Amino acid sequence: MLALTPELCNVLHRELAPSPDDDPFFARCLRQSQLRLEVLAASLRPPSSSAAAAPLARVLPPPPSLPPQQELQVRLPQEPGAGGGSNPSGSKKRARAATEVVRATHLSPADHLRYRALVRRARLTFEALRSSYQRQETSSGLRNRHDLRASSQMLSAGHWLHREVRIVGDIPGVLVGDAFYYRAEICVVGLHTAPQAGIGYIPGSLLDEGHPVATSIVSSGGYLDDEDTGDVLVYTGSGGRQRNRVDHHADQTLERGNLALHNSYLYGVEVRVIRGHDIDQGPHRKVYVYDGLYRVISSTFGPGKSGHDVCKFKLVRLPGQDDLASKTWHTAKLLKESMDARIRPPRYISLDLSKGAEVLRVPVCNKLDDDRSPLLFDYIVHPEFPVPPAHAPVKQHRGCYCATGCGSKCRCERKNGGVPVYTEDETLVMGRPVVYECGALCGCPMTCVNRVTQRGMKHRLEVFRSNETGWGVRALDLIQPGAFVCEYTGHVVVMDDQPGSALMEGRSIIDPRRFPERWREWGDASAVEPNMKRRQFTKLAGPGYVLDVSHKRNVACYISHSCTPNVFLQFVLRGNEDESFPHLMVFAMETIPPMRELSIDYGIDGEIMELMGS
DNA sequence: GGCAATTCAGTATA
DNA sequence: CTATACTGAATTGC
Repeated sequence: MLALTPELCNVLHRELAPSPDDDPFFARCLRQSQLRLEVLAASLRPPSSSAAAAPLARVLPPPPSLPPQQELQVRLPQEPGAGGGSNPSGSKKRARAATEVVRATHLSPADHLRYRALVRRARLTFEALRSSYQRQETSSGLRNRHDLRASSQMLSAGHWLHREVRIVGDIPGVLVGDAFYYRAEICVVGLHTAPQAGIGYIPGSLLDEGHPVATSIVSSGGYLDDEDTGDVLVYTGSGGRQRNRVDHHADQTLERGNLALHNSYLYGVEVRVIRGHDIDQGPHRKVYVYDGLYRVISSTFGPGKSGHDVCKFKLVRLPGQDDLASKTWHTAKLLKESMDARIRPPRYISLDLSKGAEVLRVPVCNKLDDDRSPLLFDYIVHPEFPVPPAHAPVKQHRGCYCATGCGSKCRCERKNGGVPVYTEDETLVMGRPVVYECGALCGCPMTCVNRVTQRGMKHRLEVFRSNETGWGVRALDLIQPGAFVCEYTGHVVVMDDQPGSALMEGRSIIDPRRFPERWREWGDASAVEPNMKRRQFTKLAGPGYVLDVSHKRNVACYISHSCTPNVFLQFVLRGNEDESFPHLMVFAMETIPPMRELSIDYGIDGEIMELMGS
């Protein structure tokens, strides 16, 4: 007989975590690393014989290793030994733009993961700052540029990535398909350098050849002569146009960015392409997606549609990269449409794993093999927590009395330390030991801001078979950071039920207490913004249960493990629910593009244990 | 080093 | 709701 000790509760089923090293990013980074070499080889062949051999670039050094703890930490600007003088928050002097030109090749998979962690942390910081600035009341009349405030703050605190080098080609840690809501955020991770300008380039003064060379462009379709079929992009140069206007009023010239892009053509230098798309959800109506490396195959100058002269550059996507976002997003859209029409796409083994129980259908896709195992489980939408025994003292009414929405005066809000838990667009403001939502006894309606997770899933997910992770979950919708994703459910096993009657050999157990406190990473910008004191929350006594997912489970059980996760677990209590039985709620901690796999930190690094028959 | 010029943003207002 | 006004920030290159 087995006692239900925490160690034993850490047991995870094989299919949930195929191996301790398993990390979706890991496998993919490996693949990308090989591609990068091919890409580099291709880019070293200049198309025109007159041009010099391919220029520039040393090799990017391996990334600094991150401290293991999860807390956000101030990363001081890279200062080699002495000099420089440390740059504590207030100093106005900023590090100069870098003078060293570098390509990121020959990075080991471990390097890729470390860079991914850096990028992830920079984006978490940006989002924390941005969202807190957005919530701050804007002083009268002034436009609230929370995005710019966040990025400048990070720049002066030394938190922009890759400030010490100019990178040609891929930015390590940024994956093809990564989505951003603001131009400022793109600058923070080093994908692009200009806050507004479309062409990012290295000035000629930094290169031996003496000519400026473009390394990145942002294409938002702002010019008349743009043409875009995905793999082939005709990009119009800068100038001759009023800001925010489409029509030209003057001729363009072959200077600055235009000249640099022309040189990229001559030298055969690869260019990062970021596309801007109009969308109807999210913090503002726009999203930018990194679409990978392109190469300029022609550069022309002459009259455009307006009659004025324009520079036109034809770019072709380099082969062997991950699928183009526009393509991926389109397949996601088709899938959703076909789902709505109840037509089962090929190789889908179910249109709805939950059989109607979930607010949104959860399709299951297996394009790899004959495994149909997800269909064998009972789907359970909500965990069944034990009802308190009848002889327990009758709890007094602990809900709030808000008739409409719950604001600052709401007693549930006060339980949360007086800080609102969710924003108006239903994203989590800050991770905490436990979130108190309004509950059954509260006077507020279901539409209350403080009932976000009770309204169920808002973003479509699908369960899919993959080479890297066995079964996994991916998003079909674009999910914005902080958004509620789904609940983690299974059969509730009360810990008091010792000794072991409930636990039998071979059970798959999820122990809520074993998840690392990744919520600490969400919404905390105290490392960069000293005014934002790190909040001290009262700790929740550990949950008094584990989930047995051997027979009953839901989508969440198929989420893969990663040490650079894009979703995290947040405990949630509603009204006066028993504190030993918090709900396990999954929230997004990144901007998750459609068809991107979800990953969560199960806290199993290198110490997975299996419960075998005795 | 200082400073003007540049820019496929983003927000608020009519 | 779309057009327009206007502030904005980092870089480049003089």
